[in-house]
Amino acid sequence: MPGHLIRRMQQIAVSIFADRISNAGYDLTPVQFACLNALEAHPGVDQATLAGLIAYDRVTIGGVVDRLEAKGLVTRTVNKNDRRSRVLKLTAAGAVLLSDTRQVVRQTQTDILQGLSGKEAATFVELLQKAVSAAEGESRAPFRPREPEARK
Amino acid sequence: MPGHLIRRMQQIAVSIFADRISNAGYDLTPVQFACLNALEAHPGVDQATLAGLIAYDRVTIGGVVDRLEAKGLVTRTVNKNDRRSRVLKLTAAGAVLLSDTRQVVRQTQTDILQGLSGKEAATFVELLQKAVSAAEGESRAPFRPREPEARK
DNA sequence: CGATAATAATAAGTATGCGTACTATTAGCA
DNA sequence: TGCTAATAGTACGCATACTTATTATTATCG
Repeated sequence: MPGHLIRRMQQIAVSIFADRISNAGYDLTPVQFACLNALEAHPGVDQATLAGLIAYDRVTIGGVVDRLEAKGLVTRTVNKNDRRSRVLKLTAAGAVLLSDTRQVVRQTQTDILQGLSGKEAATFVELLQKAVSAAEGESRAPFRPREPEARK
Repeated sequence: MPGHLIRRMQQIAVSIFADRISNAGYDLTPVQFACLNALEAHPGVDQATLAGLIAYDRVTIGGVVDRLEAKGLVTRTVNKNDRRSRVLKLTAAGAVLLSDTRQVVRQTQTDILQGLSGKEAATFVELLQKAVSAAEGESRAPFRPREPEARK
């Protein structure tokens, strides 16, 4: 049952992430890391764009950003050109934390597939990418490369 | 980033499951289906054993069983040999629902990997199984084939 | 036998993840 | 220009997942 195995894999991946981050003395969840990482590459985006960049639901990211802001890792300021949106930026502390944890997270990615050889892992990731791309549309929170499609 | 892709895959799988079940006119979540399915194969187990059979946390399954009981799909009676534990059994309605939804769920498993050929899907599931088995111990809710290990 | 350890279940709390609904604001069109 | 559609964000609710703590019950050890 692929569905069951995928859930187990995700469960294990989250568990490994939490373990490694905690052992390294940090307090950060996978989605929080993903947000910091995306904000470094795309500083100044709003919440909806950030959500699209990492393929999460808009509302979920609203809550995540709440917590990142409370931890002082991100600033949220009203966009003066469009007062509906908030401009998100990493704080200095956020940038430092991202830099410090990046290596830990990289190791995590390896540990997740510890049971596979290098070649098997490559094949696995390739098939995973293919399957995800094909079923992309079935997700309610699809990946949106950058802008949420400019209106013409 | 394997971790990211695994999360996306899980996100898509849950979305497809919810869509197909809903379209078929049923109201059942993946974990609820897994519980019913496990109880059919292992009638009379307690909550902790059930949790181990489908690799979920014991507390989580407590809540899931609450809802299954409220829907009249499962009965929960105190075990007279050990009054701490509850004996779980499918009701007639639970057995019927399981039977009715099984085909839908089977289709769901196919749809999840719609982007892969039959051979690719087989390879994917094989590698997935291998990776999960290897990292099994890293999970906080490992799979427990049957009894939670008899004390000697 | 009595104290203690272990186990099953529940309770309360945190963080996702997503749906629906509502407000504020902006954009687009007649 | 004024009405309407679309978008950003928030509020609220349900269902996971998992942690820590507490209670009830059973098993085990001295």
